[in-house]
Amino acid sequence: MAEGKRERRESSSEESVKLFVGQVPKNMTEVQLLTMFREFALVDEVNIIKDKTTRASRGCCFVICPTREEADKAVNACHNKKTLSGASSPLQVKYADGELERLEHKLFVGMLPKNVSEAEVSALFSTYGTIKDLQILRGSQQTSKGCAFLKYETKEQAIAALDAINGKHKMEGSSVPLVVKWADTEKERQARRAQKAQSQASNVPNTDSQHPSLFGALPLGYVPPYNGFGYQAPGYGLMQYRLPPMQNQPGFHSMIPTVNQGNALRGIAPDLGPSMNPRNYAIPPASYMGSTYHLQHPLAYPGGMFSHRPLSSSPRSVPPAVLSSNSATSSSTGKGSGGQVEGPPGANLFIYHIPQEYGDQELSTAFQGFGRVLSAKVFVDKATGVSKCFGFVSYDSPEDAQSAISMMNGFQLGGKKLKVQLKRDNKQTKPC
DNA sequence: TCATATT
Repeated sequence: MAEGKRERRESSSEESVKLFVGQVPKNMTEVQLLTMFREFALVDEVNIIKDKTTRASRGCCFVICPTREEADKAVNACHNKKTLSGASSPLQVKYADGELERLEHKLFVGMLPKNVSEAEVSALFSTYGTIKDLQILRGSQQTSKGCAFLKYETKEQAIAALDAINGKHKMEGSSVPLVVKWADTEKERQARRAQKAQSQASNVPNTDSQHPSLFGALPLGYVPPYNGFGYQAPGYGLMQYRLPPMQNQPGFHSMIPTVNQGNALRGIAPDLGPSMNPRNYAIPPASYMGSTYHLQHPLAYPGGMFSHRPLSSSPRSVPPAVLSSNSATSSSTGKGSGGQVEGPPGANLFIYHIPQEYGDQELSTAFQGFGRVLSAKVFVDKATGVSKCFGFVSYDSPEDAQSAISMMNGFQLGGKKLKVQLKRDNKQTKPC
């Protein structure tokens, strides 16, 4: 009885809006952030997003505003407008995933006959509420794609239309009922785009037999199916493949690149001569020597399985570190490729021209001959998952970083020469 | 060509 239309104080009411904020220095508190955002808009709450296990800030937060108007005030005042001390770029302030869609009451309408107009769709859907926005999707010649997006004023209206029309209402001249669903969120669309990009990438054959990029889009550990895996089937999503372990493939042993082993012994060390200092000598030989230097774990070295490259390939095409069995070193790096741990000043490298097919693990492996790799990260395009060909490697000592530079800068890996430099220092002088 | 992250 006492309920009625009292005030709603919950910060999660239908009205309230959640914003996602990036570029938040990891040492800021929720109270500090709340204070800051309240200079620009009404804010109910700030929640810092934390690592599940360490509870450390992940450098971003959610901000809850009581209304869309207040949220917009915060976005307009802060997005790309101010850089917090310690951040590398300006604050990113936007609606959290799914928030805009939730607020817009946006519906997708499918199975529209190609010849229906906006006016006809509008007439039908207006029965259930006020339409704020409506568009039929069209192709190049303005031909309808047979679907539309529309926005209602309220959620109740959208639900009413959805219930009444989806799967029930047939438009004039159509034998199938309309489909009405909530529109995909931005996140779902991104996921879809990524999927598409992936399958397209894997279906484009590249005939450059000299270069590993031929197989760059394939899963690591993938063996080109010269012996009957039906790889040619057009339209087949290669990401679905999970092949049995290489070692079990007939002919696997013949693929072990004796070529590389030869290259390693003949080429590497002498060729790096001029830039070598005594300290450098101390490290790589240990990895070359002994029986462990065979590629016992070929999966640790994606380049390895492409090395039925002709003998004519450059003697410098194999970095020293990847020749080692990584069993010893990888355990010492632990989650070396996982987190984003940074080493002390001078121990962090920026690497450019990383072969496209390299991931964190391969980068780590390629650089572990010079010291303990704290972390290795290759940057990838958010939408497509494709490598951007640059990344970071961190050691725990600046000396290791220096040897990595002298050994690996200019080193030919894949088609290009690596560029290896100290990472730019983004830290600002601390405010007192 | 220098760290974009959605409790």
